[in-house]
Amino acid sequence: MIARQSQLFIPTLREAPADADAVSHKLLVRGGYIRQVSAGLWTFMPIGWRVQRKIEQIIREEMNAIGGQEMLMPVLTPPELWEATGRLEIPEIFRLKDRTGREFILPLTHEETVTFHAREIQSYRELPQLWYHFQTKDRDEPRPRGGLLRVREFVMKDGYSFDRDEDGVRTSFEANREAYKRIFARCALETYDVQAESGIMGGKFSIDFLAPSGSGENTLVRCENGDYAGDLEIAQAVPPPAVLPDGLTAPEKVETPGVTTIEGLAEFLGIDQSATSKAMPVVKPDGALVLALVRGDDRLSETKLYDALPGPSRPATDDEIRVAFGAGGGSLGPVGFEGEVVADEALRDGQYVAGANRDGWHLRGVQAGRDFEPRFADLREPREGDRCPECGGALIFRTAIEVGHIFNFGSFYSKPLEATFLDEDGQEKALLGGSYGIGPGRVMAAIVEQHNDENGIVWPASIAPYGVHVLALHGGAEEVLTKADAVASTLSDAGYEVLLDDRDERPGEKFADADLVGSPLRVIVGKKTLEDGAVDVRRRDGSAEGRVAIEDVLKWVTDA
RNA sequence: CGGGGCGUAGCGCAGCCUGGUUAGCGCGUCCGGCUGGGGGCCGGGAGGUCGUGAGUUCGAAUCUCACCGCCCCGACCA
Repeated sequence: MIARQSQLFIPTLREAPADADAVSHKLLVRGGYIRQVSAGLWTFMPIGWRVQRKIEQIIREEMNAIGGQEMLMPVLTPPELWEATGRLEIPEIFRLKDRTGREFILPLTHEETVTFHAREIQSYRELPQLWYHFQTKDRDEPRPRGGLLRVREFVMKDGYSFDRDEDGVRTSFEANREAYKRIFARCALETYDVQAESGIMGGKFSIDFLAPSGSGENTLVRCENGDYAGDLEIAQAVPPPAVLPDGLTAPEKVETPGVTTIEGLAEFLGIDQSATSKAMPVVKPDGALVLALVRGDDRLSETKLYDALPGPSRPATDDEIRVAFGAGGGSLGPVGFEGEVVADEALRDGQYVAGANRDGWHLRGVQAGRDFEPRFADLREPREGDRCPECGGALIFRTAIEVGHIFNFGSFYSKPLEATFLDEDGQEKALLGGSYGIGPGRVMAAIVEQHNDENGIVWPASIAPYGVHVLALHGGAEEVLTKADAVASTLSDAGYEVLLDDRDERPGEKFADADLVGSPLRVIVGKKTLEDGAVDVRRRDGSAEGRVAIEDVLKWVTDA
């Protein structure tokens, strides 16, 4: 089958929509791949859907290859399942009612539903299981953005494994991890699998797949030598050494009138910011006030603080600070504070300037372990200039898109939903689960972010909507169109997906549209070369360009 | 939810500050013609509740208020 462009709907645009920012957003819209219906709601136009289906097919093949069984679970979900796991209160859940007033939710993902089905697993003899589906997810995102990067409704491939023990879980998890690597490799997507935070998934352990990109919501921290990679939120990194003045035998009060910022403090005392400490009082859910302490030139990572406490906390109010410290923000410090102090590892050794818990005063020479007893934890957010924790090499920071996330969630869902099995020893045990998600739409956006030039998308062959784009520069000449048709037929018969631009348009427009659509291979049939019985051919990425005899086109395409 | 920006023809924009006949431009689109290897040219045409509502005014795209929508930053976030 030849796809004749004169009959297809590929609404390309000369200009990008004014409100587009991300490259993938601009190019997918300009290329006629997607259209916005409302904030975070997108239609995949015909060629966009072709691309999505190709990505899905690659995922499907790799999931099947590790024993995945495709199924389909409904979107509309009874809230009872989510009530049981305690996830019903998540604000991103869309809720609705039927005509009788019965409530339903649109699930963010399908752990509850799949675990509901896993209750039919009776025996260890049935384990392990790996199930997956491609299904619509709806999320009441507070802020959709960046075209396909963050949307309110999207199709996700979510897979779920069930195992009898930790060994099995590890095996399933690693099988999926390797499958994901193969999937992204086949999509020509550069990704890094990094340890991630589990968030609301209740998981014990999770891995993010981050694709470096011009726009994205994550920051990938990667060692120049390839020894380490992590998401900025939880990445470990070695800060540059602090520039410390000479030590003191005991803390020494120094008056610092009106100084309430680290910059101001360092300047006032004539020291480096790294020689100061920054105190952030937070309140835990139980009401306890904890002082988090990082080096003055560092930023506190909220994710790491969450892990260290552990649990959610909020910044203390001015009143709470006044009561606990007897001083206001800007003059706070660990010395003399009665509550718990959690200090960043960077403060383990050396003496730092800290707030004196008296407005307008600080302490010089404050030393952990001597002047106060903190609990140490990694609290700092990595920054440019840090070194790799493995090899000491330079760290590279890049914005990235999270294209996949895999979790080991243990019995988080199976316990409340009572999904158990009878083990070999006759004991009833909770199933151990993992979940594995990929958003094909995000993958599409990430591929475009990584494969484009100033003229449009440069699709990898594996997911291009059409592998070969034949341009008929006929200018109304019937014989050129006939030849182009014959070339397209030859390729099509050989198994290639061919898009034939048989429209009555000028050459410039056809070239521009072909660049936007981005098929990896292009064959140009025009009067100019036809006189010599030849056509021009070129790869979209510019790596090859030339002229071949018309009977050699199939050979060129096959070799390219 | 906080901060900022925008809303005028299918797309991209001007006009608004300083209110005044039929609201403009480019592209696209339709008809005719010339063209035909990187968005070509000539001629003719169609297409707009100026986001919505209220108000000020003799008169509102333009000034005021409210609301809605969209984008960006933050909060948030499998």
